[in-house]
Amino acid sequence: MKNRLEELRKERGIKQDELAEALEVSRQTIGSLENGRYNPSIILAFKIAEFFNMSIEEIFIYRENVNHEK
Amino acid sequence: MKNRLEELRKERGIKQDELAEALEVSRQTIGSLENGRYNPSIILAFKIAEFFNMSIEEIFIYRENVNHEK
DNA sequence: ATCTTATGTAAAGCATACTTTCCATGGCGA
DNA sequence: TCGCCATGGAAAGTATGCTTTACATAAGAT
Repeated sequence: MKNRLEELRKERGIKQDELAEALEVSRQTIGSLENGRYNPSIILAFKIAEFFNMSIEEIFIYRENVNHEK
Repeated sequence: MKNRLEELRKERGIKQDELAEALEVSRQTIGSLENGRYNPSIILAFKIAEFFNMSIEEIFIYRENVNHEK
């Protein structure tokens, strides 16, 4: 599963450290998610979505959408 | 975290067994989710949402809890 | 060149998700 | 009653998420 964590974090101009603190996880957890070492729990996914004010589906890409109709 | 699994499954008139097979998990996993013994992984949450043709947010109800719900 | 800051990553340990196996209970049809 | 059938749930084992600790590296500033 892919995610847009690094992209979204950098858009906000914040450090892994700061995001980690906001989400109440360790910096290593953020790094691991950004680099795809593992997937978040659903609880953490909800926290991340809440932080970025987006839906889980907008941040975590379960399946590439091969269908490119508008 | 609460979820609408049992409700949605019964709406469709299917058994735990059948849902489990469709999602490629065990019947006990479905039962455990319906009865709140644990939360799904984000992968399973995506599979469930896909099965019911809904968003994760429509099926799983997350609310920030003062007591740091896990 | 040295120092600092942001990030990458690994190891060990604990918590949670999920499995298989097993048994219990309530509803229902014959 | 009797025998299924759908569900609940425990127990033990494996896989994965997350923590703390620790060290490495690259880039930028002084």
